Amino acid sequence: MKLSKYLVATLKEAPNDAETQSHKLMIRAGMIRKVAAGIYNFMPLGLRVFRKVEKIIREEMNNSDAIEVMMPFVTPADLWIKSGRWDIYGKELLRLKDRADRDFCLGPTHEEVVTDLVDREVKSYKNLPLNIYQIQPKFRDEIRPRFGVMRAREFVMKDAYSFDVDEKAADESYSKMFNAYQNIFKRCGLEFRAVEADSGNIGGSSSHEFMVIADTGEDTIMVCDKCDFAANVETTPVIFQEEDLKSENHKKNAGAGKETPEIKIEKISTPSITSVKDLANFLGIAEQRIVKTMIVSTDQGLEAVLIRGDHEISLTKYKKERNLEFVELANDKEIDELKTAKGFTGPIDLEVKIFADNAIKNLVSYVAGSNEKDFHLLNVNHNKDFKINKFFDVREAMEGDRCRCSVDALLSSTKGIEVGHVFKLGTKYSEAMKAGFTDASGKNQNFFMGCYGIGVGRVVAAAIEQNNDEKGISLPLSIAPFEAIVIQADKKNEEVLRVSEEIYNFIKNKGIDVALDDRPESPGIKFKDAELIGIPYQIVIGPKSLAKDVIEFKNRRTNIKEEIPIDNLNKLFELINE
RNA sequence: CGGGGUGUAGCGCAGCUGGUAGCGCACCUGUUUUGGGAACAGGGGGUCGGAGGUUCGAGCCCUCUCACCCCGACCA
Repeated sequence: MKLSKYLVATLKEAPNDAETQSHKLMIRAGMIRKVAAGIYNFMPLGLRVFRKVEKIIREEMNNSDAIEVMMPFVTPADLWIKSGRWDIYGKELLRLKDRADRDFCLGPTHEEVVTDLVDREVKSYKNLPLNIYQIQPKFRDEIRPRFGVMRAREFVMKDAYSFDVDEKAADESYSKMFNAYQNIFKRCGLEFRAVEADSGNIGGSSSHEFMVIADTGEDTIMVCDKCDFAANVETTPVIFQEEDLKSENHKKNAGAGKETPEIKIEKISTPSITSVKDLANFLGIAEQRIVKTMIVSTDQGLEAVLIRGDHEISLTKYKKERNLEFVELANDKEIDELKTAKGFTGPIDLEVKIFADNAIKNLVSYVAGSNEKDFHLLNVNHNKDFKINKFFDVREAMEGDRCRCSVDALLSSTKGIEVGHVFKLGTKYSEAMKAGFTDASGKNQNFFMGCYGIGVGRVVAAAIEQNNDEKGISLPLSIAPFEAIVIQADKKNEEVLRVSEEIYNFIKNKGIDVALDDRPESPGIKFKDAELIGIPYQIVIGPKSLAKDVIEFKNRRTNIKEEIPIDNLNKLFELINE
């Protein structure tokens, strides 16, 4: 590609609405441009990287016996009604009507369409297993799109769906995909980790997320220092630790209740103090002595959850344990319905079901809200003052928590970007949609399914997030927009023009994805652009080096320059393939 | 959706107490430059997000509205 005929849309300055490095750099490098919130143009250079990632994905999928199809982006409501998700998907599903007022939606994922497709075409166990995939746009009307194409509303996803005769066969399909994903992310040169995860909206029994390790990641992953356990913080089990109760913090309770549950409740004035932190300071006690009462809104109505002051609730665990379709923290209006006061909510006389985290079980004489504005209660005790329906593990794991593998194994946390997710779906969709096949004994069976997604644009963004420096993007060879660039360091010198073109053609004919920077710009601009865009190798041709009968070869990452004699150009390929 | 914020040239921004809409980069023309984002001279580009209002006069004040960004809950 000759850059004089290309659209190089690099910018000196990043727009101020970009936060993360990858977002800033993708805009500066002219890879993407925003069209609307969470909706982007992929520019020529960005598309090059995108296509390379796509190619790797496609190759690995095909190697795993997955078959490519293309399903529609606009999908009819009846399929969604059949699976039951038309009602539960919520606002993220962008719904529209056609001219005859029929309901459609933009596909956020394709379980419905693919289940319907396979059900129509596959009648016999003899045609299974089957794995169908596509690389195609999705639309999810995210509440808050951000970080450029990292979390876009319209994005391209590789989504695959496996169909099997039983659970065992489905497990095999799952591990096949798991391996394919490892290969894909390895080939993209990413530092990543597969972690145990929640299956969320998609549903199913088990799942893993593929996380690219990056400080700006939106997910927190917990990793054990002794075993190979790694999981999303949302689902990381917390091993209940009795010794917490005997800790110094627990005893540091001046102003709060005593250890004996007999002591009477005391109501104290805590004007405008609504946070655990402020309350702990105000009372001069540890946060561990405070129990916060969180109101959640669910498909079963409002419920309360008690969490120790220094802990955070995991709605994911809550949803799973309670077997809910839907859960979120209650809004102010819902809290008002409960005759309580936001920031002062407590468990006593609360007219909803009350659940509690395991850490509350052995806690005695703690501080809780009074359900009256500006007042809290000291010396509150469950069983005596109110009833708890059930205790379970509902808090988020924290750094320093114990791993399930051994007593002295500790968890630490890292941030990650979720680039892929694999799910075991079981018969969730095939049952709902009555999709199945005839088994060897002539009986009808539902398909055992799995689904597997990769956000293609997100892989691009995550790769850039992980591979950049002060000069710009520094992508690995496998997904760089070009593998190498020939730079004319002089725009008039006839010999420079001629030799650079020859060398460019020579390299190109060797199958290297190379660009020729023949733009009438000063050398400085060309160097800066090549580095910003993230091209791994620069081949510089200018009067200086030609005078010595050499060309210059420079590695973007190591910054190491080498001079290569013009009569030994094959050396170039040794260096490129290193 | 709740909370916070921003909309002025393609990008980054300034614009005071209401009184002729500006700067840097980018762009166009010319000359000189040419190995790390060149210099000079000249030039083009704006419904000041939109609508309404107050005023002799609004980028600035008021009302409404739209868009976008940030923090929270969701996800590839």
